[in-house]
Amino acid sequence: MTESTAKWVQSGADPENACPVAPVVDIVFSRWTTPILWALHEYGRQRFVELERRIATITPKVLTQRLRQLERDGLVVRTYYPEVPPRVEYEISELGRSLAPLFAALAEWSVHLGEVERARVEYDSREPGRGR
Amino acid sequence: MTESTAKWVQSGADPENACPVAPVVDIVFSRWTTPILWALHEYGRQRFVELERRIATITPKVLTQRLRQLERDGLVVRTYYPEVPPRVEYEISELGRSLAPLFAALAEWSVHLGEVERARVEYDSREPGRGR
DNA sequence: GGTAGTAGGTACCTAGAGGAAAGTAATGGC
DNA sequence: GCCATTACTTTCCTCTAGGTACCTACTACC
Repeated sequence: MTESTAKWVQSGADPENACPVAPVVDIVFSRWTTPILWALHEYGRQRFVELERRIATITPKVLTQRLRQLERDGLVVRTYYPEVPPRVEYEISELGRSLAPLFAALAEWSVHLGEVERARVEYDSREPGRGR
Repeated sequence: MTESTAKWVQSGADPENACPVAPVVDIVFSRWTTPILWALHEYGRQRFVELERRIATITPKVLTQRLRQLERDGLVVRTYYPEVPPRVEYEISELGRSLAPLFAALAEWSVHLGEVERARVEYDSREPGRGR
């Protein structure tokens, strides 16, 4: 995935669909990245355990994986303090902050969630006996 | 996923993170939905095989699954013509079209893909021997 | 000596998403 | 009679993301 994403970035033509937003989705909306970025955006610079507690259902293994990925992509900055009990702090990078309008657009669209819910209810009610 | 999403929509408080954009991500950016919506947005109303050929690497089974999901969520409209060889046409619904600014924001952000690539190269080069 | 606390790493395992391939109904064309 | 076409469905299989549980180093504190 990392490899193929790199290819898309370079060639601009991915094999799957020629959909220009796919690489962005790959980077920003892979699993767990949204809550992590949101937590860092909302509550600022914080330590590993704080993130762990805030997200609650994430396991330390996966949190580490996602943070490494976000750090590699330049969206998050990790600072290590080699103290007595080790301390690490994470914060959003400037590149990460450039995602703000994107997240704002997402938040705005959430006004349509009610319509989605209504569509689902209606779909489920007329379900048995459609054209096939 | 469907069930828990419904809960979030109703309660407004998901167990995972209290991140308000999570339900939207769940609906709009689950796997394959981006290329499908993009294809329908770019090339308009089209048939199953057209979508299949356009996306190329998707299997019919998965394409059917995703289209059903998008139809249920009210983002796509399916029209069935009970003809001799059956014909089905898909198009974006009005609700689906309301995603346009969101996709525009995504496309805009893709100008930062170069920075991501640079961050990755740098991370991979300084890799061995960081603070841990 | 035992325990707590931080920030993970590691080994093992499972569930579920997704892929491959074949089947299906209905009919027109050769 | 046989093949092609459409829009799937079904069965089987694989693969990997993610979960569980335990381990690590280092020191302070009791």
